[in-house]
Amino acid sequence: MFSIGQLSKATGVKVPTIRYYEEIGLLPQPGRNAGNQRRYGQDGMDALGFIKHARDLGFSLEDIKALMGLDGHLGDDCAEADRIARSQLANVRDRIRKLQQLASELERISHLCDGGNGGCCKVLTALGDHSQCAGDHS
Amino acid sequence: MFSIGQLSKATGVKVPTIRYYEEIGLLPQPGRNAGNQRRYGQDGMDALGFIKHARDLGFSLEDIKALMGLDGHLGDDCAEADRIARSQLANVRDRIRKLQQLASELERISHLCDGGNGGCCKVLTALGDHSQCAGDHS
DNA sequence: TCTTGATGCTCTAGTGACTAGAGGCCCTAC
DNA sequence: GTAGGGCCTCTAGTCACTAGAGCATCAAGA
Repeated sequence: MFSIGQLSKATGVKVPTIRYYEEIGLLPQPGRNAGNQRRYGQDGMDALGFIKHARDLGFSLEDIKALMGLDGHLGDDCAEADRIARSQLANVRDRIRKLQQLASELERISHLCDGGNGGCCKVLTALGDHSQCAGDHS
Repeated sequence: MFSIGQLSKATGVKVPTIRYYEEIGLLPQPGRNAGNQRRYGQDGMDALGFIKHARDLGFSLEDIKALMGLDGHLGDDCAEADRIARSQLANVRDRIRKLQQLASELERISHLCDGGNGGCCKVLTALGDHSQCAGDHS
């Protein structure tokens, strides 16, 4: 049996976050000891590990709820898990593409003023004027 | 003179968002007509355009506040604007790097189950087990 | 057994950057 | 004059936490 603090250390999820997950129904309510403190078993540890890993992979808590609801089921559920994972992948790829456009735009803007201070703040001008931009970020 | 709705259409910033920007002191309070409705001039349009573009580039409202406070000043302020832009660039590059790790991890997980349903939900297993991961995402 | 400091509990409120809705006022075109 | 759209303020909700208050409990050492 683990205390909430031990669980926190083991998984890298902060204590208030664990309580928050419980509050929103993502983690099942654990048992309590005589002093009303939470006591977790291996299943609690596994569930939190699953959540942590999925969060690190960028899944929303809503997605994770769906994925956890599916666990242990068969057939269609697997297709659903796959669908969620693929949609998350598409989402991530899209974010990468957008960020790459931003990076090149920011690079362009940064090069306008190379640290000196001779007649610059073209940085501010560039920020104010989208029409100067090459790509279609946003 | 523009109404808030016209400003919204012209800049692509939603009406409640414009009011929000005003509320937090990012946009100066505009004049009002006899019926207490906001009326903006070209300066308001320019300021909102600046904010919009900077937001699209991923700057936080806090950053934008700093950048706008600097505008029109000299010397050090330019260096400061440059510093903010560069730090934003570093930030964006870092996010790209992390997302690329996530994408490759998600690709790996997605390939575990190619839509079929024969003994799969290795997707769920993979999500639960970080030790299977190649890279050091998170 | 007592004490001390860490850890735990609940509850409320705050973060950033909006978004939604209620309930009412104003403006413009017909 | 009226209809409808736009505008006003205010409150509350979103997501995924984070911080703090004020108190209870636990484990280790004296």
